[in-house]
Amino acid sequence: MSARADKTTAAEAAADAQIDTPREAHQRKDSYDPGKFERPSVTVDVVILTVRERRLEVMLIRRRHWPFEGMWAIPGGFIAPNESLEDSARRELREETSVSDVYLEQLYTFGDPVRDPRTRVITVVYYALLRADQLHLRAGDDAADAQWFPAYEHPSLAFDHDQILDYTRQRLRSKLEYTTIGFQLLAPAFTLSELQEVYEAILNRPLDKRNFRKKVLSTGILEQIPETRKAGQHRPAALYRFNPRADK
Amino acid sequence: MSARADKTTAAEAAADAQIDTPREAHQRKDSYDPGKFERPSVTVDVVILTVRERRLEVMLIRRRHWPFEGMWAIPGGFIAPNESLEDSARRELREETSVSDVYLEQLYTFGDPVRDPRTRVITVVYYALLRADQLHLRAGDDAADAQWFPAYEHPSLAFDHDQILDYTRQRLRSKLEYTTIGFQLLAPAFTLSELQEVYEAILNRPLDKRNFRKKVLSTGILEQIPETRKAGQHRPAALYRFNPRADK
DNA sequence: TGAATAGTGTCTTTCAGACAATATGCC
DNA sequence: GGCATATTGTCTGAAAGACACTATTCA
Repeated sequence: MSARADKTTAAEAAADAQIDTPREAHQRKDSYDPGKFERPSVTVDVVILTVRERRLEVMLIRRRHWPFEGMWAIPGGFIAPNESLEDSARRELREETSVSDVYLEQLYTFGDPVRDPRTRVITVVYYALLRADQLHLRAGDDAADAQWFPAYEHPSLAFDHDQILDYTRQRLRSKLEYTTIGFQLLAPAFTLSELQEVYEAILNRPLDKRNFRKKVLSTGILEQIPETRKAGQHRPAALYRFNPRADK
Repeated sequence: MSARADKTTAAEAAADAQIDTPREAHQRKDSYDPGKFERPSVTVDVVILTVRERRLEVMLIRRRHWPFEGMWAIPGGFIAPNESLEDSARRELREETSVSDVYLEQLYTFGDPVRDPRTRVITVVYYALLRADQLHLRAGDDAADAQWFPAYEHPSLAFDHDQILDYTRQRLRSKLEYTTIGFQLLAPAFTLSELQEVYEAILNRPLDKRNFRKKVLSTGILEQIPETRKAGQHRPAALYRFNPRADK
């Protein structure tokens, strides 16, 4: 058999591994043995992030069973048969936080054969950015199982979740520089100082106030609104809103 | 049951869907019904790219069966039980091209429930960059089933593969700007004109020769080697090699 | 009037991009 | 000498980064 003879596409091979239907039985290729390919378990994990008190924070779940019992982990769950990967992530997020109107992006798929000591599990990881005004929904919860942790200073996590969180932070930092992703972490109206705090929390370093303002204002994606924010015994700050239709 | 009560991690849920082992049976959670979660098929597709004759080209496979019979598609296949996603992609690549020493990167995971009309197939897509000096291996093959096409001008593809290829081109263009990914498409020794051709092929637009040279030479990642490349009746070009240990 | 944060401008350096003439080897 | 590609530098505008003082509100 030449190497050419078993050329195929993944989709073609996939169908071969299915139980035959009358329609497909006659054209199943013999070069694939369905039994040879066990289907792995597939899950969707969601790294849920927010910025609170000038810190990037991540929501973690405490594991109650072997393996890694008692350790903290990134929440996740199965993909339902008829939902897309993103729908699945959105559902998982809703189950954890009761919110659904959030920024959500696929991060990476982790599939090391021994990443889970029990069985082969491939996980498609998403990350979600919760706005400051979406946080009260779960505040005061009996936070025994789920808890916010500083994303740059958290307990060692179960499975390969340390690696996953590290990768999430990297992606977020890099996207911050060339997208408007930072606005996803703020309420619709915000001050420039609040925006700067979000950037500093994600980048994990201080930024120069003048340079920061110069830069974001020069992009033209911010619109000042009439109201101001009064907070404490000092000058109130101007409020801005994100203007998504500012094609630069 | 409170929302908190069914908090879990994907890994935890995954194990619940397995057939019980004596060890795990006693701690299986009842909140998950293994039968509820059919395991999807998972494949790995590999977008195999190269630059030939100043053009970015992609290797495609002609489908021989329903659905999309006769259409061209991105090669792919199943994940073997004990190989990682990347190993699987590397194996697929070797089956198609007989080469294994290539740049390979995970692109994205596509999992729309109806992307394959037959059954639920989730595909983890990688892309591979073949160097010019790795191409002869399959040249002259009886190219009935596999064939190189211009990546910016190709036939309409099966499944969601047009979308996958489009996304690959985007990723490649963007990575070209902030990584050394371009060098992966050239033989160990190359001229600056050849390097520029790779960049132009990927970006699909001409670049200014002086600015291009100024820029790549200023990074310090190129080392000139003594030999020159003679090609035709004109001045021979200096040869360079990529110096990966040039920390900038 | 003191406390606390809001708000503002200049200078320097670096980088990107537009732009065209000379150099060299081979036939 | 003619051909074909290799090789080279200047100018300009934009953007990034270093750096410190004044403005405003409220208690």
